[in-house]
Amino acid sequence: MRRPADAVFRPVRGGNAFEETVERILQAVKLGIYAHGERLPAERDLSARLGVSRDTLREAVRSLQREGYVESRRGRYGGTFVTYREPQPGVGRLRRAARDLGAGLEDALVHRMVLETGAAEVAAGRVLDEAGRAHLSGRLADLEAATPGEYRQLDSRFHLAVAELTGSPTLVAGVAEARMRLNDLLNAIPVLDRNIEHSAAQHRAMAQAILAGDPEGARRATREHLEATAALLRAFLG
Amino acid sequence: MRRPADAVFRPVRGGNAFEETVERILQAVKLGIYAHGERLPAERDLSARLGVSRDTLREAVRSLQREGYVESRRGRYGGTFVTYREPQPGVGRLRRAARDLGAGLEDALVHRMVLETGAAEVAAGRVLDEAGRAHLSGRLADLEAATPGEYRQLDSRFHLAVAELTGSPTLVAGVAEARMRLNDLLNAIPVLDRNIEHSAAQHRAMAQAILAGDPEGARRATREHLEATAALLRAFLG
DNA sequence: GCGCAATGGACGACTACTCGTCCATTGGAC
DNA sequence: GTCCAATGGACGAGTAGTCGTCCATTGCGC
Repeated sequence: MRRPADAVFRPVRGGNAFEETVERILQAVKLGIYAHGERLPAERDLSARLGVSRDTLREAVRSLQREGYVESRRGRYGGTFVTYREPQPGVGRLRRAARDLGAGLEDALVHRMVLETGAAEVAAGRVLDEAGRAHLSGRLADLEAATPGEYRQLDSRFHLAVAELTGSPTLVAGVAEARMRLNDLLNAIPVLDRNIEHSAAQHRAMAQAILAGDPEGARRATREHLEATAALLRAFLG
Repeated sequence: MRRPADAVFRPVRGGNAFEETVERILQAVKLGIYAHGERLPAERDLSARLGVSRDTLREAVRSLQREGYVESRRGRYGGTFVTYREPQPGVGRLRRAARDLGAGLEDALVHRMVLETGAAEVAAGRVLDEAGRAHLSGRLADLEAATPGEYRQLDSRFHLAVAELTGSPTLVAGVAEARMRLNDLLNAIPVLDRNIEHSAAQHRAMAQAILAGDPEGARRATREHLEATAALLRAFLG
């Protein structure tokens, strides 16, 4: 009999503790949750949050240092600081990223579509407090003022802000996960002015529908936005 | 600044390898992926799929044996067999399950709603092969013929079948995860004839829309079905 | 200028997990 | 009746990860 067993009996761990820790910090850095120059949480704090020993966390940080993502300074008011900058787009990079994903590309696109349209709909259906509304508007404003070099990260921040408004930690984690899987691909696409203007209009439509409490509209705007991005991606890959 | 960092810096591991392994097998058993009397994959096979050593897997199986979920027999054509049966509903069980979930209840309900409505919509938008169509129809037929004692498991199987039709392993895993979080709660609700008839009509509507290639209809039918279940749950909790 | 508190850096003892290997049991095939 | 292949069962050596503890560095407050 056909069974969903493959999905349930998938590997319990995505790698060893060290690798998973690297992956998580990379997620926070690449998605722009911590911007260039900002300080990550202290080792003792971060290792506790990630549920990993400080040794393992430090090994992960050292690895990220070697690869130029962060740098650490000792002493009070020291810490680990983000040095990563978004890479320049390039077709070679795009093909490599697509090859790495392989058959997982469709999976990732579908996963993102389901989570983000669902999150937008849920967010629009909730009564939002002033802080939440300001947060969403703020991320939208950041995005509209973005330079090309920081565009992708602020785009991620905006989409994450939508997920945050659902109040569901699981959804936020899922959206972050889905975006991360596509991140290398998206970073490889040239950021053209025409596309940015197009995206900007879609982002405004999303925010407007969410703030107006229009779930159907929020879902539609989000779907259109993600479909446009996916089409752009396919065009560059085709 | 407000950050989605809590979602990204959540614990890397849900527990030790042993606990996670127990959890996964429990998921397969409680969701009815392996029914009463069926044989689980052999230890060598299962440990490889779960990415865990055979020792750890065996420790997990032994633990499940002690709690009466499975039993093992040696020799060729031996193996580990499911002995679990769905528990009887009960209000005490319900309250305990709700307390265990705590603030995670809303999160779990939202997560399930987003994933399952999204999965139904995606499934309806795909061209399904004959095997897929037969699979969905088969799970629906199983459910219509179910006795009260096996109802919840066959219900889970039907919902998982919908997710499988999306072709996205990530979605299947997510749906299984979301259902598992609510499973103890759902099992504690008495299965009344009226509710079953109501659910049956909704399940038929879902399957029909998916097989007819009607994404909007599939989404709507799924949302109505899940909202009804959630309302029932809240009624018993209130 | 001194001290303090918060940070990154390092290490040894301990524990959980893995890996390879072998044993014990069983029922069907011949 | 014998053999065999597939299964669960067990164990010792090796490795990855944790925990507690201490050290080194740094800049602000007094």
